Amino acid sequence: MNARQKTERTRLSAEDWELGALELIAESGVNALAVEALARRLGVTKGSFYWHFRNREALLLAALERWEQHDEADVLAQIEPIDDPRERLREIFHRVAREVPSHRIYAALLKALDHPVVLPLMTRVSQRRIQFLTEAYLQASMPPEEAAHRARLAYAAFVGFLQLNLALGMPRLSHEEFDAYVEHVAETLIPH
Amino acid sequence: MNARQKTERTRLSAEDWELGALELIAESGVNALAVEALARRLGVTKGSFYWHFRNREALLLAALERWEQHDEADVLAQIEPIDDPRERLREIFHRVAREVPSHRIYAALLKALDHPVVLPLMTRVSQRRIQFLTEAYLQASMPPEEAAHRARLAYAAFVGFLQLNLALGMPRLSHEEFDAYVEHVAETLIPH
DNA sequence: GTTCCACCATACGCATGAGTATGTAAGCCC
DNA sequence: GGGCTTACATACTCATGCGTATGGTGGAAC
Repeated sequence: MNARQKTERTRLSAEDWELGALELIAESGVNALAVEALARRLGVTKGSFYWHFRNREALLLAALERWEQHDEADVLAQIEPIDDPRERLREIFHRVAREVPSHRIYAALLKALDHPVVLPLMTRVSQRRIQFLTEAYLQASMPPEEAAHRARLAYAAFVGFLQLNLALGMPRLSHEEFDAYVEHVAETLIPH
Repeated sequence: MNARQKTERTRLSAEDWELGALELIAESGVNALAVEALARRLGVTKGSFYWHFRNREALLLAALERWEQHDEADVLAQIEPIDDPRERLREIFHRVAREVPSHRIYAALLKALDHPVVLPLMTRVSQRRIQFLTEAYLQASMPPEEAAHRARLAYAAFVGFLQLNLALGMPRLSHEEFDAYVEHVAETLIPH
């Protein structure tokens, strides 16, 4: 009946808790990840949780590592096969714009950078992504120094875009305006 | 003796509390703004606070409105007198880069956009700033639609820059590299 | 020099959320 | 079909942080 209350009345595994945690984080941020609240969502009580995990932080760590290895790694993997670097960059921009919901977790983590578990993870992820962008610009025959700068700029624009778009409902653009905006970003940040 | 414990043993005003609140927010974020913690910083107890303010939210609101009217308004006011729009844009980018600490509060508020008091304020501020940028691009004889897009892009880059630079210690650039980066941003985002 | 009140201290109540202690029911296992 | 393990419930303790109730004090006013 209700898909969220009792999706299978089987018993839970640690993975179920991790996936539930990621859902919660995506919806309401890292702070909203509370043990009892998540237990209610999963249709059980705290007693279950403390069997699977040592404490709240252990769950957070496990959930974020799962996210880093699965979701996060996928993004780059799907774009990597594109040969032409300019085309690859265009694809990145368009994906970022189109698949905004899938970046919900990343946006939530951006707001929790002061958390000791989140910070090292985000440092890794961000460095990796900037590195990826830098190489794309290099392959588009941009001088090394300029490529590094442009990658930083593009990534900063991505991060800011997420903030303004998800948290703030900022732009409030129509479909056409939005496409035009993304096109403008590509025109501005991708060398000709 | 200790400038933080007893800066003047006079009694406090609502303004003192608001300024203290802004300091705390800049240092540790909106969540760190706790009544008793702030009272300790000011060398008094809660009893004082609840004489000046109805509750915690009232303080937050007052502090943020003070910030919006003073600090925030100053930024635009100082740049507005510059005649040449291209020069004005360059000055904006350089100020943002140089005066990073003064944007600490803005960065902290970005991480608290889910808070009902913060959201409307940040919506106002962001819209105002994007508007300001848009007009600068228009005066630099950029077509209206393109100007709006470029303003959004520049502002997103600013927001992302703050996140990556303050929270994450991201770039970790030397002085020279940093200047070169800012120069690259100006070259890329300001029309010739 | 007493009065008054703005400002503050002290001591509560109360809700929330983490973590613990302990009991219990439903499989396998042979 | 007793026994062990896995998974969960129940019922607490404890810390934190907001808000309240009430009493105290120093300095301006007269």
